[in-house]
Amino acid sequence: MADKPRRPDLAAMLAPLLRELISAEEPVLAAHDVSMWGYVVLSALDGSPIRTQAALAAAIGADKTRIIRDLDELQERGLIERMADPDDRRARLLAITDTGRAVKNAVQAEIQRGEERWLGELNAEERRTFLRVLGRLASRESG
Amino acid sequence: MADKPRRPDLAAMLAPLLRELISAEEPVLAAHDVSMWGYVVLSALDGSPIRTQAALAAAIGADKTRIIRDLDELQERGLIERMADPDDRRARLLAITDTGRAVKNAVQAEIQRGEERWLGELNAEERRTFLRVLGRLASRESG
DNA sequence: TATTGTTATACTCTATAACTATA
DNA sequence: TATAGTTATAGAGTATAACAATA
Repeated sequence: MADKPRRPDLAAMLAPLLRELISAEEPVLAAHDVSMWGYVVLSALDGSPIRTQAALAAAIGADKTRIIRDLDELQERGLIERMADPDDRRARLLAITDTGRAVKNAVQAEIQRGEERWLGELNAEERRTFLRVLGRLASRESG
Repeated sequence: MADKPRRPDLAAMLAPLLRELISAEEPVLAAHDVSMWGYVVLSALDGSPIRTQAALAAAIGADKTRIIRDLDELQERGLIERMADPDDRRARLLAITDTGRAVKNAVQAEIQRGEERWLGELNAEERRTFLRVLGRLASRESG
């Protein structure tokens, strides 16, 4: 039977786009001396504090062992707080500081300004729909 | 000044989505015994043959050294042809075979069926706009 | 015995450098 | 001398296993 013309796979379109977006972010992150994971951590904590490092790691899709260095660094620079939970001294209560929030906001503003290179090509309706759909797909439960 | 509510960064939304899409692809690729890069190569060659391995690597955003194993394997299994260019015996003319195209189409059909887990949540207008915009952003020149 | 955080180790993936054969 | 393809090596990023402290 004849082949129907097919669209490219989602992953095949997303992968190069994500690569470019990350390349565009790197100089911004470097200028603020924040690592990619560090920025992800700050963004995750910006919403609300998180009770354990394991929970934070799960929330951002990282291994709990690989964010430790980033947490150390963020803490040393005063961008996050890592307090021992008095109720369970194994756990570390994680929270962003005012300084951390300021850095995160500055980085985010610059990144989103850079993203206009892409979003600027869309008309208002495309932009609205694309961002809404993307937000929904990204926050989808992975069951 | 007060902070305006900001949307998440594009990369922050795309990264977890892409991770999930890739996880969903892996069992399909494994079932057909094709590697991720192997599938990308087959897809790239499906449109038209490519004259050199370096050009193929550039087209799919890979390093020319890291696709060699995949090309070896694809060739051994008869999914691609790698003919020496008679005009320049350094170059290898790369083309997909009928078998290769059949494998690629089977994999792609399964993958796209799986993607309905995501796209199925969209209404017709959202789906149309999202795919159109994504296609445009993904194929954008990276200047 | 299970869990939190941590460190040390191994593994995978990718990029770099060096080589050959052609041009 | 430059380029296509290849191989070998080194590096980055990540996951796995083992450990100390606490529950």
